[in-house]
Amino acid sequence: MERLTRQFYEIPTLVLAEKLLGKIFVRILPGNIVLKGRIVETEAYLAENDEACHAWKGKTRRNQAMFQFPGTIYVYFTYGNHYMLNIVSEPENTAGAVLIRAMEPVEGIPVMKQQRGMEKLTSLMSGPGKLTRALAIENACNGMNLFGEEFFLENAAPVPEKLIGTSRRIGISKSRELPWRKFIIENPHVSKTRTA
DNA sequence: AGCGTGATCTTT
DNA sequence: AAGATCACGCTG
Repeated sequence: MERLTRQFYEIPTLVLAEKLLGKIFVRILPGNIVLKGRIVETEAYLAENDEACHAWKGKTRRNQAMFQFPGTIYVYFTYGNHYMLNIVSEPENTAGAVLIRAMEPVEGIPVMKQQRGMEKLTSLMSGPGKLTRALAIENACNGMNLFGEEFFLENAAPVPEKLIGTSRRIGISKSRELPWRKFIIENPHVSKTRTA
C-alpha cells in the first residue's frame, strides 16, 4: 500500500481533519511489530480564535511540536494517565494540528489487546487516550514525524462525503461552539460522545 | 455518577 | 511555592 508523502499534509487543518478519515495509521514497534489502525474520528485545533488550542497564546515548551512542519507528531500527557496523539498541520512556525480521537484496529490486534488489558474490539481504540495506549505512544514520540520507520500513514480510498459527520469538539470548555470534529457515521469505533 | 493522576501554566 | 486546569477512562 502506498505511503502518504509530505504533500498530503500540506493542506489547511480543517481539510486535513476530514481527509485523515479512513487512512491507515501505522506504528512499528521494536522487533518489527506492526500495528495498524484506520482513523475514524478527528478534531482540528488552530491557533487563531481557538482558545482550546494549546498554542493559541504562542509557543511554549510543551506545544513547540505544533509549530513544526506538517506531518510532525505532537504528543502530550494529560489527566494524569493519558497521552494524546496529534498530527501537525500548517506551515512551519504556524501552529495547527489534528487530534486523532479514534481508530478501528486493523493489524496487530493481539498486541493491542495486551497493551489495553481488554478484549473487546470496539474498546481498544475508541477514544484518544485508549488508542495511544494500544499503540504504545508516549512522550518520547513527541516531535517525531510520519516520514520515518516508526510512524507513517498508508493511503486508502476517501470516505464518501455522505458518511462523514461533523460536530462540536468533545471534552473542552473553551471554544465549544466550533464544529471542528469529524467522524465516520455509524462506525462502532468512534468514541462515545461525552456530554458535560 | 465519581475519582484517580501528574504535567503545565498562571498567579502569588 | 501553591493552586487551578485539563483535547480522559474506569469502576460502580
